[in-house]
Amino acid sequence: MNLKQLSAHLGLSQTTVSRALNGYPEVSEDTRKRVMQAAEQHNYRPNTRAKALATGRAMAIGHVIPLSSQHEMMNPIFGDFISGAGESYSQAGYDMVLSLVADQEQSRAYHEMVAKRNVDGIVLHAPKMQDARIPLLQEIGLPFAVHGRATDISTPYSWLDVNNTSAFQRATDFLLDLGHRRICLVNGQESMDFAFRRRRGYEAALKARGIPPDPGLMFAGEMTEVYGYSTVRRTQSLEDPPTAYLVSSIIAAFGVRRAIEEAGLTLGREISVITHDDDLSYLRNGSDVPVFTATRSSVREAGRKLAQLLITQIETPGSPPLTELLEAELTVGRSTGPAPNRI
Amino acid sequence: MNLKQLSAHLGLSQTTVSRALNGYPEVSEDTRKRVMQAAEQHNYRPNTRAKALATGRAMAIGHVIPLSSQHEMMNPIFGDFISGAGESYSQAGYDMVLSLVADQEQSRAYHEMVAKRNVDGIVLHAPKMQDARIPLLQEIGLPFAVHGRATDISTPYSWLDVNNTSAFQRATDFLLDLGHRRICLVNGQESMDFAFRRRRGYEAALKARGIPPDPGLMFAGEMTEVYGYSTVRRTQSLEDPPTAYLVSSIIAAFGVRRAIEEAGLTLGREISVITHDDDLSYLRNGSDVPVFTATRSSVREAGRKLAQLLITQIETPGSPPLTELLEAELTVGRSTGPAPNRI
DNA sequence: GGGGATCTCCAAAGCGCTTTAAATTCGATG
DNA sequence: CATCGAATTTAAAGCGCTTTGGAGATCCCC
Repeated sequence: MNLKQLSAHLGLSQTTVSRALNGYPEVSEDTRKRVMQAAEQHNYRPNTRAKALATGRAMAIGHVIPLSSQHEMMNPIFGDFISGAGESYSQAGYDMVLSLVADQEQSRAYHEMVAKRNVDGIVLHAPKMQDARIPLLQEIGLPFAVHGRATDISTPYSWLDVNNTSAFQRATDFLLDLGHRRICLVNGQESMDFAFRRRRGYEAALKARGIPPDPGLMFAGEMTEVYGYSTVRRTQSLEDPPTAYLVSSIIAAFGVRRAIEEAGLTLGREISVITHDDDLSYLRNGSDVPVFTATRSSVREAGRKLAQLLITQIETPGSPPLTELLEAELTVGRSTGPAPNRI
Repeated sequence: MNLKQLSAHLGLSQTTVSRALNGYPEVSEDTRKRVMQAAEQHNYRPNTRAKALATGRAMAIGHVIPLSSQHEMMNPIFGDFISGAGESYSQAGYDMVLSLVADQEQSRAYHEMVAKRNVDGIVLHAPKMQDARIPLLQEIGLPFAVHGRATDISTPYSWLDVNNTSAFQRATDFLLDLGHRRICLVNGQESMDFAFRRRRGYEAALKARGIPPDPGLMFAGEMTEVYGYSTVRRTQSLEDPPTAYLVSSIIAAFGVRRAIEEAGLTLGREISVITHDDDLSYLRNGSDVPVFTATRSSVREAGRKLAQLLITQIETPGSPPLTELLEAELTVGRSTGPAPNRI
């Protein structure tokens, strides 16, 4: 059933039917009702492709996922982020199209997207500190929004980010308040912008108390269980081992916990742990009481909001870039406690 | 730059240019070369929407993700699956469009997709044993392929699945060969088809040796770390506790391991564990030597193949449904060993 | 009752592409 | 040299929708 058939069936012109369905005022309420009903009854939906062609709007938003950084991006948080974004999209009537693109083809991919005109905007994932994709998209002129930020880029663009710096600063402060002085940072790969910011927060908190950050206690790597485990093993054999760990991901925190328990130590007594918790639907931080003290920020919520932000941006052309900074909340669980007294 | 402009620029008709670009034979090699070059130079890409409208093919494939079962579906494996599928799509020139749909709107969503005509086919995720979506899609007539199978549906349809039954049967056999008799199944939610099949494999192996399956050793739940942990806690306090665990997901296996180690037992000595391993990019089963003995099957590979299968299906209309059954491999790690002698 | 306003509705153009049917070119052929 | 046929090229008709520019009705007012 297409518009032509529907309007023939109704004895009306395509124009009128189209207008009735799209809520234009120059159509009487009577006919609008008739049209609506007939459309409902025949399960009529305008053909997306034709509509897109006629309006110039694709009603779709693209997510470009770099394939090379699959370990950092196609990672635990992806599903939840997409799921959040998807909610916003379906509410606003947008489709979401995913493009998996090899790293060296990034530039080509964006040009292609804009030339093919099958999306109205793009969401950028996993920005690096100085991300070439941002100036590229600015130059192309396709609306876009970034999940995260790129520290080294100063021209304005739309983004939504968690305040990683303040989250990790507060977490570090929290540990310092408990008397910890040797705090180990188990960070993500520092080519990623968020990891850089987290380290900055951590260092700022230390410096504020006159404690020089110890490079021997700062680690960056892919956030796996094994990475967390082996980092604890390594650092606990130092002559002056850390009494606390600040971890960038709950998966790595699992490994941290395992190493600690394997060493016969108790979480929250001899050793404290704070992890960042993306509040993933399948990786809950405990069931009722949180297991880990954590800086929490729902990545699903971020997806929802960023999508919303991009849609606003698309639908109000000429608007200035929009930004939103989410604060992570610090939830206290059972993995932190006062620093043990060492003699 | 659109076709009209390009052909004006070349002094040719749109027809000729279109044909030259699409490889039709009725155009001289000379002009084809000229056209190709000009297109390249001006970075011309046909407008997807116009092309779709003209050809009737959307060059896009839809993935419908049920929102309600987000915990079971928007889960760890999703990112890897999508990433694999994405590779196949981009190779074949297809886009991937994701739809997050609330459970009660499933039917409406499919009807809408076919009416809006913005996808050429659909991938179905996380089938239940008797999944209403399959007959619905068959009736609608839109090509589709299922990741997994629906045990209770006998009419033929396209699917790709891991042989869950044989995988878990082999794993159980392996444990039985090691002398284990009390084997605990830590399964996923049994409304999911794969979980049902896994239990069937487990039970078949037991029965083949004359061991009646003990309902007290069979668990089904959402596959979280805590679930694995608490299942071990609970079962180890039985009067005749299991000496082995067969786990459906590596995340739950983390919890299983934690509970075992916390109890002062050693993995692979007092207690053996086999887990299913989806070979996720961010959840490696150890770095060099696998930590867990596992039935492994790459979910990324599954994505790649299922996408391929669906594309074949779409591009050869009238073809019978295609199916593919992947065998999981059993990789022996350090989590299994002979059953301890109990007196 | 004539002359605007105001409502409704419609014909047709246009979005950018493919494809059918027809026209043109050109070398070869008798 | 007229003619035929193959090789190229083109004009124009769609694909299904929106939207511009009018055209009829209808109504109100003087």
